Amino acid sequence: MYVKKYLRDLISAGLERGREQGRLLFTELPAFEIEVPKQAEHGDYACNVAMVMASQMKRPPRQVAEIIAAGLVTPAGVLKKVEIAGPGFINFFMEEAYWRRVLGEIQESGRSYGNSDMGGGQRVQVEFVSANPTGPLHIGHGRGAAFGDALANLLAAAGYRVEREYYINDVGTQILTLGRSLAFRVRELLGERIDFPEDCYQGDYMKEVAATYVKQHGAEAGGLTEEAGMAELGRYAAELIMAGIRKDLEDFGVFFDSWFSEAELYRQGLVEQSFASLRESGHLYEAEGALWFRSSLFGDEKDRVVRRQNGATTYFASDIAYHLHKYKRGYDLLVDLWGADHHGYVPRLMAAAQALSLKARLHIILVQLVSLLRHGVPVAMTTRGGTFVTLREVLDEVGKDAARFIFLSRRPDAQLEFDLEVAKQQNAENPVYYVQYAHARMASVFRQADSQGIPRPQAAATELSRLSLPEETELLKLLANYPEVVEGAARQLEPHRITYFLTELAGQLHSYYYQHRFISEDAELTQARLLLGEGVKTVLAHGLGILGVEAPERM
RNA sequence: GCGCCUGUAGCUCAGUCGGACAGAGCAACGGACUUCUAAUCCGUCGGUCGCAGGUUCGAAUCCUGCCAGGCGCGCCA
Repeated sequence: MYVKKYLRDLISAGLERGREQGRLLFTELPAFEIEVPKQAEHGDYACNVAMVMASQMKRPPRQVAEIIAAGLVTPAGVLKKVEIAGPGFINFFMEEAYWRRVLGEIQESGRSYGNSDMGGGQRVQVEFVSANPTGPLHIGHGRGAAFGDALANLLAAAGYRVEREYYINDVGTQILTLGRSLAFRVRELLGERIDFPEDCYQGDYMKEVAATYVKQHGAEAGGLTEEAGMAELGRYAAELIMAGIRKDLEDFGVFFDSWFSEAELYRQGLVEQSFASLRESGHLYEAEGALWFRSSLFGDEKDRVVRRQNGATTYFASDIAYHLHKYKRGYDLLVDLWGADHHGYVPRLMAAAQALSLKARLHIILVQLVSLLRHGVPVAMTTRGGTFVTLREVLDEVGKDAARFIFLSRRPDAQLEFDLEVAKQQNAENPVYYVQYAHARMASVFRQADSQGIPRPQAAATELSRLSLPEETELLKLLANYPEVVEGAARQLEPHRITYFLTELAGQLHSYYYQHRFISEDAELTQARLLLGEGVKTVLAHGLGILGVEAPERM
């Protein structure tokens, strides 16, 4: 149900009519808000339009509100009353019966209740994780993975055609370094004494890569000293590591539609193409033996090198080409998800986007870092020394659902504390089980109903007026507002709103469950309550689906 | 030094991009299982929204300046 939208139309029509009749004076429709008030006494919805208009009307807000309210044409069975309150709010109180309609709607839509066509089928690409293939994913990548995946689900629910993409940085010096690291580990494995260099990747996972390599190549594996072979070794290691990354992501419930290789940009000549495009518009220049992009023209603090003195292109050059390529693929909206440690890079990419006139479509979301705790004590995380906690370890220890739920219960721009001990506890301190339990509880009620031979409720044949308790109305309101919660979350690119909505809905259900029985001697009442329970279960499952968290039938 | 993010209850965090007396969970304390699952419920306690100014009918939210924490400031990726 789209109650806000309905009220907005009602008010807009009232304003127009008021203007035509000369009761209201304004030139264009003012921007106003309709919100759900915190206080129940303030109605189901409140509108601030009178306060917004007061100054141009040159009358007190409450007086303006009276005029507007008097001009509203309200059909029967929808609005119970309209009040002017406070500084000039127009408060709307809906008829109880109105909320009950939602149950029929949910039953009719089934699993798709909560989906909308807001996006109008526009194509959007969400690029996320995109971790370098030089080591396993750590917990920070996990947050990005959970967020990106949930965001993609959310946008899909809101009517966008979504594609998930992972960008693989498989070009450049880091691959050479990876190759060197592998060479050292292989020689070490074959008995050579190695003083392992500090600038190499030191994590233990490289020892595993080396072991696999030796197993495949046997004795020939020795004598890996030639610099020429390092690139090949690097590619070998990168491929093996990427396979591990894919596996971790799959076990985390994250599946990509495409894996885009940086090397592909060069194979297709896209980097040179993007240079040509920028050169055409006069935004490239040579200086000090290097090629520069005039990013300072577009808000960056200085110009940036795209091709170095030694002839090698920079990471930035790849990224320009990559985004030009995304643009050419015809997306209406591009979302890049980056770790917050890359935030200094935003202005220069946005500058490039602007130069290539795709800025309006590009959204860069920064996901803040995760600090890992155990029993409230920080866990040391240093990538170079190799003592970091991998996503795999977190998955094994706390499980997919708990990890995802925690990642998705924070705004992306706030740092997150992830306590392993809290996350793996299966108790009240862990809200994921609270929500899942609500779903499982309803499933249990339906099992019970089935075993007693009670028929599944049909909305059309149900006496909905039996749902007259205040607690029931509260649940109905939440269900009715859900589609607009989804739209709002999608519009703001904020999946955590779904998490909070679900926690509240689960709370209302638990409370209701404790006070009242779904199944009773009163067959008519039983049908009505089962229908309500079915609605709650459906919405819980839908929301959990967006988060990528299981909705269990039993726990 | 400059830039970005954050600062809300003892702890972890929401606060619908300016709205009506500031919200939730946990912790603490006190209660509720002969029930469709107690992984639950009910109640109590708890806040100068970092500090100081400003903008207006109205500020946790916007602006300015401080303070504190995190991150970033390469012809690295």
